[in-house]
Parts: sequence; C-alpha cells; structure tokens
Amino acid sequence: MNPDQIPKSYDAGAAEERWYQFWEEKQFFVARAESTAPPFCIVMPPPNITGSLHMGHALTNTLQDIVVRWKRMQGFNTLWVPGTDHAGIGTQNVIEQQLAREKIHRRDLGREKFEQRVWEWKEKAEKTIHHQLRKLGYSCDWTRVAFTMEPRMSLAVREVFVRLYEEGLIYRGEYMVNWCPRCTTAISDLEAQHHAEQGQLYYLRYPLLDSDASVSVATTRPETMLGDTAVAVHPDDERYRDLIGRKVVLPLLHREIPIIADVFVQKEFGTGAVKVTPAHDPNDYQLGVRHHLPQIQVIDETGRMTQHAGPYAGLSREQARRKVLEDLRQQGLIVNEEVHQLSVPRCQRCNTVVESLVSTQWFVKIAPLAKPAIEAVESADLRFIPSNYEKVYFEWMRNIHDWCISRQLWWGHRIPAWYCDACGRMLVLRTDPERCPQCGNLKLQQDPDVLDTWFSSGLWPFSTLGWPKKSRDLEVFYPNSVMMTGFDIIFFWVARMIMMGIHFMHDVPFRTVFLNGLVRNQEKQKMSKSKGNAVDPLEIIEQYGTDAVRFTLAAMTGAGSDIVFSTDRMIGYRAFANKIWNAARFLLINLPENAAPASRAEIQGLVAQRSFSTVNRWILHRLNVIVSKVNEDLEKFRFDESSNALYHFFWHELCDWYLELSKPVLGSKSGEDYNQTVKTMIYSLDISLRALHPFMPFITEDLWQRLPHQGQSVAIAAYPVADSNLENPEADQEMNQLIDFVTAVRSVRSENNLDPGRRFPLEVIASGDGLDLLARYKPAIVALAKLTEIRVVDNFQEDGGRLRGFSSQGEFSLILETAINASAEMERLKKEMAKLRKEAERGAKKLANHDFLRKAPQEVIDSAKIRQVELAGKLEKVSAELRRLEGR
RNA sequence: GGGCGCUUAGCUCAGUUGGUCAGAGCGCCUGCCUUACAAGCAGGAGGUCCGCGGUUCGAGCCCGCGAGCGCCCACCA
Repeated sequence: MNPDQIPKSYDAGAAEERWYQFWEEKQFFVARAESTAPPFCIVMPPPNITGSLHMGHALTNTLQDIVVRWKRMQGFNTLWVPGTDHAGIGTQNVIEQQLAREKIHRRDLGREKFEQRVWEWKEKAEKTIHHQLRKLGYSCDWTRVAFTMEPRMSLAVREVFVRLYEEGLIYRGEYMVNWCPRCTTAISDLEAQHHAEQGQLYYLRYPLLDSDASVSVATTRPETMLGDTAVAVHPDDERYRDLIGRKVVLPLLHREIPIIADVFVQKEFGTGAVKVTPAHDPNDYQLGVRHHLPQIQVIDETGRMTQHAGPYAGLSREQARRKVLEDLRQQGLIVNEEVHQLSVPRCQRCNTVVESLVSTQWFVKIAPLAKPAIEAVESADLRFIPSNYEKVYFEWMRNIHDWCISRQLWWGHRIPAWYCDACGRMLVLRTDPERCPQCGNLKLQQDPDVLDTWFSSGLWPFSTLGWPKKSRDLEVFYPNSVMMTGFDIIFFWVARMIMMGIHFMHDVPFRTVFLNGLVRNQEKQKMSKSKGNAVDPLEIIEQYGTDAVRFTLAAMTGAGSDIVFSTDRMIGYRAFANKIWNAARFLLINLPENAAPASRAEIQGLVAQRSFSTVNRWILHRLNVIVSKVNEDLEKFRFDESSNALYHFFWHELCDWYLELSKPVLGSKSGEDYNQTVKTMIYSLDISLRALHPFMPFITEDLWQRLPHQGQSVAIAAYPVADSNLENPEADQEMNQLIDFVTAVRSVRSENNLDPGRRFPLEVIASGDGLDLLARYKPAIVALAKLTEIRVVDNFQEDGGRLRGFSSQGEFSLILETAINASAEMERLKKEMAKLRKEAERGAKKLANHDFLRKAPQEVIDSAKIRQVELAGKLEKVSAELRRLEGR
C-alpha cells in the first residue's frame, strides 16, 4: 500500500465518526433470548433525568461496556439491560434537586406545569444521554429500551407492593419520620445526610412549680422547647431523685409539665436533665410513647411554627429560635451557652435541615427481607468486589431500620391504596377499584402519596426482564451476571435489589457486585457538580479521543481504589492509540498486494514447519501468554492489570522488538521466511486488535476493517482464546538472550554518548549458547545495535579506541575510530562494581546463615547460589576491565 | 461514638498465597528528525517501602503500638 493512503497519525475524531456510521448501518448488538449460547446479563444504572454525565458515570459505563464487549466477543448471549424507570434510580431526587436549585416549589408551578416541566427535562435528557453514550463508545442501544420500560415497571411495582402488603411486610402508620420542609415530604433515613456542624449548646432554666428552685436542661434546638411536655432525668441520679414526679413551669408558654425518670437519660451529659419534645425529636418521641406524654406539634410541615407555639406562631424555625433565645435571655432563663459540635441532618436533595415530624406514612418491615439477603452474601451466593464492601453491607443490613417508602411528592409510582369515603375502608389492590367492596360506594380516593424512587429501582433486575409475567428473558437472564456501580448507592440501590430479588425471585439478583471507586480530581477531592470541580467527560473525549479516555479509566481502576483523574495518563494513552495506529500503518505499507488474512489453522500449520523462525514463534508465544492473562484478569475485574499487560505487550514487545526484528525480513520481499513473517504479522496484529477492542473500540474496529481479515464480518471478530499449541518457552528464552545482548551493546553506546546513527564494528568473545546466538542472529544484531559487522575473536586487541561490555551471552568490544573517554568509562564501571558488590555481600551473608540453609526451601537456596555465581563472574569481568583501563 | 481504608521514586499508583519485588506510567537527565510513529527511538538517574517494636532463617507483605490522611455509618439533648 502507498504510505500516502493512510494518514501518518491517528485522528480519533475521524475514526469515531467512521464507527458511528458503521454502527448505525448494522444493528449488531441485539440480545437473543432464544439463543443457546451461555447467557450474560448486566444491569446498568442509567444516567439521570437531567442528562448530565459526570466522570463517575463515564467510569462505570466504560467498565461495563468493556465487560459486555469482551463477553460478547467470547460468544456469550449478552443482554445489557439499560434504560430508565421514569420514577426510579434517583429520578425523583433529581427533579426536586433541580427545583431547589431554581428556588421554586412544585406548588408554585401547579400540577400541570410541573409535569410539563419534567417531561421537557426528560426529552432533552434522553437526547443528550443518547449522544453521550454514543460518544463513550457504548455498545447497547439505550433509547430503544428506555421507551418500553415504564409500563412494565409500573406493573411490577404494584405487584410487589400488594404482595408485601398481604404478607404483612408493608404497613401504614403514624410514626416519627425525617421530614424535609422544603420538599414537604417524608424521607428515609438514608436520604437524611448528617454533617458535622458547629453549633451552640444552651442551658435553659425551667422553674419548679410552687418553688423558687429550678431545673436546668441543655439543648441545641431552643425553639423546640415550645413543644416540651416533660423534663426527664435518670432514675438513679442523686441530684434529681427528689424532683421526680414534681412539675416545672415551661417558660414563655407557662405550661406545667412533669419531671419523669427514664434510664435513657445520661447522667453525665449536660446537666443530667433533658427537655422532652415528643413531637420533634426521635428519642423524645420514644420517651413520650413510654410515658404517655402528649405530642405538641409546634413546627409544621413547611418549617413554620404552628398555633401551638403561641406568640411564636407563623415564624420560621430559624426566626423562632432567635426570638425564643432573646425572650429567655431577657427573663434570665439562659444559664449558660457553649460551643458544641453537632451533627445536623440535611436533605440529600436540597440540603435543607431535616425536621423530625410525626405523620402517617407507609413503611416496609425490612428485617425479614434483610435476613436472607445477609445470608446470601455470607454463603458467597453473591460476592462483592472488592470484598471489603461486604463488611459495610453486613454492618448496615444487620442494623437496618424500617424503610419509609411513602413520599408526598408529585413524581413517582402512586401507592396502590384507596380509601372509601363512605365507610373508611382501605383497599390495597393490583388494579384500580371501581367501587368499595364493603359498602358499594363509588367514591374511592387513591392515596395521594408516591413511592420512594428506590422502591421501584429495587425491582430492576427482574422487572426489566418482564416480571411479574413468566418471560423467556427472565428464565434465561435471571440472576443477572454482574452489577457494576459506584459504591455510593450500595445501600440505596444494591442492598434493596438483593432483598427484593431474593424475596420475589427466590434467588439473588446477580452473582457479583463490582463496585468501582470514586473519581477524584488532581487535588484528590471528590468531583461533584456542586463543588464546581467536575470535569465534563465529553470535553475530555473531544480532547483525547474516546479510546484514550476509556483506556485511561480502565488502566486506573485498581482493586477498590479511587481514581485520581489525571491528564498526564490521558496523554500517555492517546500516544498509545497513535502507536497502535502506526504499527498497523507499518504493516499495511509493507503488505504485498492481495495479502490474504491469516487464519488460526494456517498459523498452526506454520508452527509445525521446521523453517518457521524463532522470532515468529516468540511473538506467537507472547501473544498467547498475554491473551490468557487478559482473560484471567478481566474475569477478576482487574481492569488495570489487563490493560497494562496489553499496553506493555503491544508497545514494548510487538513494536519495539518484533516489528524491528521483522524489518530486515520484510525487506527481502520474497522467500519462505518472508511469507511466514507476513502471515505471522497479520495474525499478531489481528489478535492484538481483538484483545484491545473492549478497551479501545473505535481504533481497533477501524484498523481491523482495513487489515486483511476473515470473512465478511460486520464487526471485529471473536475474542481471541489462548492457544496453548502456540506457546513456546524455548523461543521465549532465546529471544530474551537476544534482547539481553542487544540491550547490553546499546547501553555501552549510549552511556558513552555515541551518535545512535553511527555504525561501528563489534568483536565478541563467546562460547556455547552465546556463539550459537551470534551465529543465528548476526543480521538482526547488526541491525538493532547499529553495527557494521560482528567478529568472533579469542581475545581483544588493546588500544585506546575500544569500549568493553558484558552480557550473559558473552563479552564484547566496540571498536571506535577515536580514543574513548577513559575516566568517564572508569567512573561508570566503579559504580557498577559497587552495586554488584553490595548485592554479592548480601547474598553471601544469606548463604552463610545456617538457619537459612536448614529451613528455607531448596529452590530458594538454589536460586540464591546460582545468583551468587553469576555475580562473581560479572564482578570479575568488570574489575578486569577496570584494571585494564587503569593500566593504560 | 462505631466501622472501613490509605501512607512504596519528584507526581499518580501496581506489588495476588512472606523468598529475583524494590516495579509501571508520567516527569527528569543524556544522545538522536534511524524511510510506521518526535503523540517517536535508544540509554540513564531517582526510594530508610510513614515511624517504632514483634513473629520468622527471611517482612512493603503477617502481628502490636504510634503518627498523618481519607471515607462510610450513627436518633443521645
């Protein structure tokens, strides 16, 4: 091929464009439930409704795509379940988040405008996401599934809700819940995020009834005192023993409240007496229930003070706090204030301080669901990778609280419960009822609440496959093979999928959970939009190309560690893409007209021929070692190991040595070795590209299509399997000796700053293996070490223009025309000697140790001895050369 | 308050069962535009493996203590 026909450097954008076109034409990634191939199914967390794709998504999605492509190439029947549950996987949260950001409330919009708004976001988001995923090199058609998901999901949600209700695992009741006054909805424990904040601890004085004495209580939330219905002390507390059963007068409101005793109170904290606000504190709520205290709600669902707050009614929580403090201070009822570190719960969506309120909500009794989910992980039915997340999982699951699933929001799956206006009966049903079965009343009101966004998400692994119907998909693809996601949603989503999956499908939802780390920026901070330090993956892709970005993400995904986003790495792997491009270019340029593809059978045939060169045998050997390593590593989700192995092989073995060694052969243009080498080279590149394909889909597909390849395949063909017939340790050893020798000569040249382009003659003293090596690879060594000729001699002539060097294969002497810089060379040799001596001393000490000789395994001792002999030989040669230089 | 994790070259990190494991990439230094590639080629310098003890013939690796950093969970005013 004419070199001008293929560009000199890799243009990522152009290759991507070619690929998109190709991809549009052939819809080749379609799962087939009917297939008899082994199934491989992966559930995918879809990007959210705002359509923003952050680096974390890019990471998870890239790793998923790598695994899916790899499995697909291996012949698995891959189903990649993508798409969106319009109410699930955080969608609800994102809507409220967005509204909070714009500082509007859904009530301001009204139902109609609100829904319109959401659909607008959704539509826009879907387009954006589609575009983004294509850019990322996604091999699944996201949109096709997205639009078919919703009805299935609703059906599944109802079925699950009704069944859990009938089993007594869902109940409705009045309890204290976390409440967000901005979103005006109940939220689950998980959604209330605790932050350490600096606050004040106020000591308030409550006067005793009919006495001049008083009791001091400590609080961080003075405004809640308006709702106090008791003061509690520890029953064993000497200080307060006499006061139990007496009453205090609540300041400001002048309400008489009792002093009660409860072991919950800690004698050591504050004053040892605590104010009790059953309507606004979870602990006080429990206390109130135990002691039958009245609940007085002084804060309403929007965070304002109720009429029970008397003169403070109508104020916001914050205003009320200031006013209460002011009034108390005026009346001399604040005894003390101190700075206090406290943990403040805030709403995950809008960061508003969460209020504790008593209200009627729906709950899932979670412990019975958690038990088998714990057992599944204990028995390794389901594994976490990295496994230390199992501890985190256990910790949470064993201390799990009932899950509040109702939300007073407008977006989500409606709770399938109806209330009869006439008789008050509650119905929980799969289908909308027409009349009350008890009294026949036609007026039934559906519960206005919707379900927690994670409720429907928890059904993902089976609802997407057609459940509750008995679908073929379900049969084939459940349990899914693997769940890949960031660890931040392990409780929100993963744990719930496991519980729901086991409960309804009687089997785990997936066998493996792979959790990737967080993406951090160069300052090691968590990348987040709110911090403004997020990097847009699309911009990065624009800059470096998808292949480089994907490869970087894979290469940096170690076992369970976070990723520090690094532009340097990106640049490095962009260079790698260019290297791949140019290696292929080299082959294409040197290929004879009408070169045929190299089949596996043909290669097997070549290997059987005696004339087949060791160099060719070697690269086939290495290729197979690498392929099996990559396969093993990907099986263990070691993306870093597999990508690095490929990188090193392609660049430093295939390009640096194989292609270089083959250049002289290609130059000959004909003959047996030529034909064999061309075949081997096509084959090596073919296999390398396939092995790289999951990581770098665009460039590999593009180049593979240009190379002679088998059949009319629509896409890069099957993933290579390791072929043990092609492995050849002898060839490997021989090549290592060659590489050793050439490197030794180059090292001497370079150390003495010889022009890399200049050629010099070389004399060598060698015997045995070394002699054999020289005989076989003379032309290769001459080419690679830039020599004019190699002469085998018995001893070297002594003159000023010689540089001596050593390799395991023999001693050599480079003949220069001019005198060498003897002092510099001596310096180098001295350094070398010091290093060798140090190692030899260490070894000698080891071998002199009787305990070592007695207790260490024989092979360890043997290798230490062999090493010692090698060192002695080397030392001898270096010191001889040093003496020679000194002697002149 | 509990739990988990991290500390290895200037930077970012590998190092799987304790014995050629002191490594990679980037950066740096030296010499080169050698006809696939300067997004390149060849060579090189760099480390008390956080500190202190212990186990062991032998310790980045196992154990204990300490220092620094990070994360998650938690209804104690």
